Amino acid sequence: MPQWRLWCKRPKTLCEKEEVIIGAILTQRTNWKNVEIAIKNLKKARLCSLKKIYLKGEKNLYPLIKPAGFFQRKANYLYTLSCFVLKKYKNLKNMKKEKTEILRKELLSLKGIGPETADSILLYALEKPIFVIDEYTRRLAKYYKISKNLSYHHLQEIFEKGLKKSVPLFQDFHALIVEWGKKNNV
DNA sequence: CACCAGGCCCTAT
DNA sequence: ATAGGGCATGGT
Repeated sequence: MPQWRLWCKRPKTLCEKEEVIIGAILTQRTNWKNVEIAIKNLKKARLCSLKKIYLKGEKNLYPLIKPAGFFQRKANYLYTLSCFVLKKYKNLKNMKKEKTEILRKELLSLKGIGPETADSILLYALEKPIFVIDEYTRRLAKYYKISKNLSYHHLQEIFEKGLKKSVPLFQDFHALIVEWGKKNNV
């Protein structure tokens, strides 16, 4: 599964959205190539879904997601998140109905989910108009001297205020920033 | 062989 | 409040 499927194209089906969630955690401080291998393993084992992860337990993820690095932690993070989603909301469809601010707080309270991961999930899987700040966004801001203050919240405000509040726009914009960063090796 | 990759948690000041 | 170490693998 090439990278563009996760970050450059808008995930449509619930299945694709769950894959985005899993990918968002697996890619923490890790090369995307390694995440691709891990997701391929998960798919082959029919475990690329929150429900399956919940049913199977975290230890079973170890050998599958090993290529993505930090595998014990990430397995735990995936399991924690799966538990939360299933117990509180049953599925993504229900979860989407909840208010954005509440979802963000809930996600941030989970182990292994910080601002970037939370916002990726909100924007790509739950289709909430939240702008994702990541390493590439930060590099862009530095390169074009958009702001001296590179803190997460500050950058997020700049982008959200400067753009029309639109989910597909935020999705594509962020994806393009990543592409720009990779292409120019900034 | 050394260094890097789209974080986040925990602990010590 | 904020700095620094730890987590682990595959690619170059």
